[in-house]
Amino acid sequence: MDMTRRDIHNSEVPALCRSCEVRHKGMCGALTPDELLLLSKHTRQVQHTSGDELVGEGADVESYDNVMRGVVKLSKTLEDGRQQIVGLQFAPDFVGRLQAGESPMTAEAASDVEVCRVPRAMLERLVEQSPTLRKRLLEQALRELDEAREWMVTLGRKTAAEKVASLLLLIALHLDPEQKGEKRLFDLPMSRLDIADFLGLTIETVSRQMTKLKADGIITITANRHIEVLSLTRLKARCG
Amino acid sequence: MDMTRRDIHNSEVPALCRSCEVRHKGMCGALTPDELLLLSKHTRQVQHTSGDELVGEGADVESYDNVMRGVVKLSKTLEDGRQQIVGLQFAPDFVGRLQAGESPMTAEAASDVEVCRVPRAMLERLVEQSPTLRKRLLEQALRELDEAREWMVTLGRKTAAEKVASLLLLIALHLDPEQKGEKRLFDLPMSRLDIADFLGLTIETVSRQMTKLKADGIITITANRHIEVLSLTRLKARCG
DNA sequence: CGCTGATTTGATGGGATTCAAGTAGCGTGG
DNA sequence: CCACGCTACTTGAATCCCATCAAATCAGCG
Repeated sequence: MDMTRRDIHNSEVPALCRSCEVRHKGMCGALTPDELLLLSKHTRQVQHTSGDELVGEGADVESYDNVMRGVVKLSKTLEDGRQQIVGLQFAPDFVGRLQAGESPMTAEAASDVEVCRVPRAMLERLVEQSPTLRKRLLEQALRELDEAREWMVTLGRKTAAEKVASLLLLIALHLDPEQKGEKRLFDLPMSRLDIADFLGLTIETVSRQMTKLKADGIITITANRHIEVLSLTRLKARCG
Repeated sequence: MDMTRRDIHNSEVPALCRSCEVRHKGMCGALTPDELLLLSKHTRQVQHTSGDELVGEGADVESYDNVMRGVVKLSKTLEDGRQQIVGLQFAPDFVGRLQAGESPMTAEAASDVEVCRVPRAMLERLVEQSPTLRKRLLEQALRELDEAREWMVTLGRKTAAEKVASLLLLIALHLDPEQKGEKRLFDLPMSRLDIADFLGLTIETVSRQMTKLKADGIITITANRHIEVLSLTRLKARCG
């Protein structure tokens, strides 16, 4: 883990990627100062508002993004319109399918999002040059694979109640890892429809299960999106 | 793709890994002759019969396997026993979670299986030394991630009928990529229970859907496991 | 305030599970 | 060779969870 840290010399880290320092997971954290300098000339900080599409399903991959702030959702759609969200990317995740001409899924801003955008050719050159970056990308791919498989269990084997509890737990733990104790306070970065599409449910079922969690005193809900988890332990107990 | 081929010199490929040549996907195909020679001293060809556990969920990772023949299933289990299969590995896939002390899931022989087993330390040293091997492993991780996400759509959004059709199609296309035309003939490498655990269904539902596909003239079933797909087109049309 | 889209709540129906028999395939041993 | 038992699979009936359809309520905003 820590060997990647050698590459980082704070004084030389461009402002663009400053937030990468925080957790050492973004691609910038895997580069040497020289590479970072090179990179900084070709990257653009891009703002997206909720709902913006970063890459379409089947579209040509022209650039890659590093999430700096906000949440990006990855989704796939069947011909008849049924949709499934297949991943959520939080800062400082890397977004984009390497080694593929076209994106196998849609990437869309789930909340307001800030990304560090790199042209495809540029990133691929860097990947060739930097073993540390390749290692970083392999790490993320493996972590995402673990997450995808964990979620397959949720999709295939959990009840609606367990699914909703599992998602709330996932978000509570991802969005603000610093909060301690039994309680968590956060805004859902996604609509009821997004939640339904993530869990393989309908919005009505999601709503009913949320209401049930509220009625049972495990969470409170205000203004639809604002969630307070009153007892992480009891929430975990409902995740199946 | 083809740049990996440079590493292969047929005359020097140890017998152990000969079948790797066929499709250029196994780890052996990513090594130089020197590395292959080194590897061959530390690998063992291991036979497993259907049902054998290669690695348990949560068990320490002591070695990695390269599937040479047969099918390995990856599964995860909830505390109360509900099980979900999260992946199938066909030859010449690599099995084992890199960069993790313990396996996040169970790996089990779904059919009789032959693997090329490498001690953990050995493989990790090779990974450090061989950029081509790292690249190969990144490729597989990305491909598995694509497959996992594709399957999430199936688990979350497809009906039981579509799920069963999707699995039959998956297996038909994986097991024998050489067969051409509209028909496919193969033996299911897994029981009805395995299929149910893969699709997030019960064995009864799987059975009913198979019967329906048979009644509709899309497949024939003999001896439970022996499947003939009569029309790939019509099968695809049922995949949702 | 009144419009609009998002969410909740209610009533109903259907698809998948559950529970329960029944059947087929297969090795064993009489 | 066939009875026997075993396991895997199939089939049937009842139940239940979640989807669907419909309506009400809420939140945000000009």
